[in-house]
Amino acid sequence: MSSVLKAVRGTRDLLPPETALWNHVETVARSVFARYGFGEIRTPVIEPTELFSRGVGEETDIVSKEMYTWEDRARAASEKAQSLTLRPENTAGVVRAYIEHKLGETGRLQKLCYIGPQFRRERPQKGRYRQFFQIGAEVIGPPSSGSESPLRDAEVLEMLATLLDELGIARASAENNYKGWKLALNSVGSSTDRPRYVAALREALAPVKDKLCPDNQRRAETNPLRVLDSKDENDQAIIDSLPKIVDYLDAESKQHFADVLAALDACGVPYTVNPRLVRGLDYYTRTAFEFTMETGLGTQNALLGGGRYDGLSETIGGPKAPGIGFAIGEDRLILTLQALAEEKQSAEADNHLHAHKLDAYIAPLGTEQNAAALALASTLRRAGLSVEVGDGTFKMKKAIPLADTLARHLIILGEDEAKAGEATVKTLATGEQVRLSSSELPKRLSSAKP
RNA sequence: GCGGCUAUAGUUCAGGGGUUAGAACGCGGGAUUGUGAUUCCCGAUGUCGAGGGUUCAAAUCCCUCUAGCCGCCCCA
Repeated sequence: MSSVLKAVRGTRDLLPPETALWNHVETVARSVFARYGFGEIRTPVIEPTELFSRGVGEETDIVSKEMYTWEDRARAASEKAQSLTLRPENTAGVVRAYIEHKLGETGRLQKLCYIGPQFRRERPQKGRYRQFFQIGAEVIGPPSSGSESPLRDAEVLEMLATLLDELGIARASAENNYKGWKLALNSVGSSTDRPRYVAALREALAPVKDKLCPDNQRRAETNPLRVLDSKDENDQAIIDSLPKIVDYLDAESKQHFADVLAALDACGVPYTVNPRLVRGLDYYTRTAFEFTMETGLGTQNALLGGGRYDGLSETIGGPKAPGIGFAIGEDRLILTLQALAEEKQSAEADNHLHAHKLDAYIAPLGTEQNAAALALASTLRRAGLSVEVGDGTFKMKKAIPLADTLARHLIILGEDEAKAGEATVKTLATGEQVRLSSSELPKRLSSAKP
C-alpha cells in the first residue's frame, strides 16, 4: 500500500503567513546590507566536495560527518566521476567565486552578501534543520584594499548590531533581564599563532588527559581547541589552568584585536571578550565571534557566528585575500522573532505573523454576476488595491462573514447594481454601506486605505 | 551519531484492553429566496503516525520503523 509522501527528515515547508515574516527579515537585511555597500552574490547549492574538505577542514565535524556528498555520473567512460556536495555553509563558495572571477584583480574591497539554503546532515532539533537558511556577508579583497584592517571587523559587527536593532531584537540589558542579544568575541590568532597555541595546548593536556571526561579526552586528541568551550563541570578547573590564547598572539594579532575592540567601543556596540570562544571551522583566524539569544531558541542559542579568514583563499588555491564574514541562522532568527511576538515583545514581528486584510472582497450575487465581478476585481487590482472575489453561488450568509475575515470592505454585485452600473460597498467594521457607480470605486477604496 | 519523551478530527487536546472513538474551536447545511460576527437546530469530521505481534477482543499491551520534541555532540 502506498504511504503518504512527506518532506524528508530535517526539511520543512514554510507556509503563509509565516513566510511574510521571512520576507520581512530578508527585506530588512538587504536594506541594511545595501547601506553598508554590500552587493548580493548567488553561488550554486552544489560545489565540488574538495572545496569544503580543503576550505572548511577535513577534520571538522561538518566535513567529517555532516555533508551530503555523492559521486556525480561520469559523462564518458574516460571521465572520472566528480564528487559533489550540497553546500554546508556559504563562505567557501563565495571565496571560490571571488577567486574564479578574479575579483581580487579589481584591487577593490569586495563586499558580498547572500541569502540561501545550506545543508548539514545532523540530527534535527528545534532551531537545527538539515536544510536551513543563512543570511551572510563577506568582506574580502587583496591586502592592499584594506581587507585586513580591524576597521572591517568592527564595521561588520556594528552592521549586525544595526540589523538586529532594526528587526526589533533588543540588546541584553538590565531592563530585559539580560535576555536580549549578546555578542561574544575572541581572537583565535593568526595562521602562525594558532598552530603554536594548539601545540602548547596539546602539551598541557597530555599529563592531565586521564582526568578529563571521555568527550574531552577525545577532543584533546582530535581538536584541542574544542576542550576550551566544554561545559563539563568537573573539567572546568583543568580548563582554567590551560594556557590562554592571548599569551600566544603575536604583537600584530594583539594590536589587531585591540583595535577591533576600540572601534566597537567608539560605535557603542556592547560585547564581552570570551577567551574560550573557538569556532568549529578551520579557516577562522584572529577575530571570531558569535551572537547568542535566549528567547525562542533552546540549546541552539547561537543566532549567528562568524570571523576572519585571512588564509582561506590560499588554502583553496587562490591569491592572498584576507576576509571577514558571518552567517546568520535565519531559521533561528525567525524562531526568536516568533517568540518575541508571542511574548508581546515585538509588535512588528507580530504584525508580520498575521495575514493582512485585503482592501475589498467582491461578492457576486448569482453566478451570472461572476464575470462582472472578476472584471471589477481586475480594475481595482490594477489600481493598486488588494482584492478577493467570491463566487456567485455563495449566499450572503456565507459571503459576509467570509469577507469580514479577509477584507475591510465588501462589494456587493447583484442584479440591481448590475443594471444601474453600480456596486454596494459595505464597511465591515461598522456595517455602514453606500451605493456608488462602479467608476467611483477605485478612488473611494483607495482613500479608505489605512 | 548517542540517550529520553511523544504521535488520536483542519487545530488544540481527552480516552490507558470491551465491541458504534470524544470535546472545544474551526468547517458544511438549515432556521432567514439580497445583509455577518450573537442565538438555535442538523451534519461530516478520522486508515487513532506506518508495519508486525500478543489476545475472543488493541487507539489502548509488546516489537520494529518513521517523524517531531528535549538533552548530548556540534553548529547557524
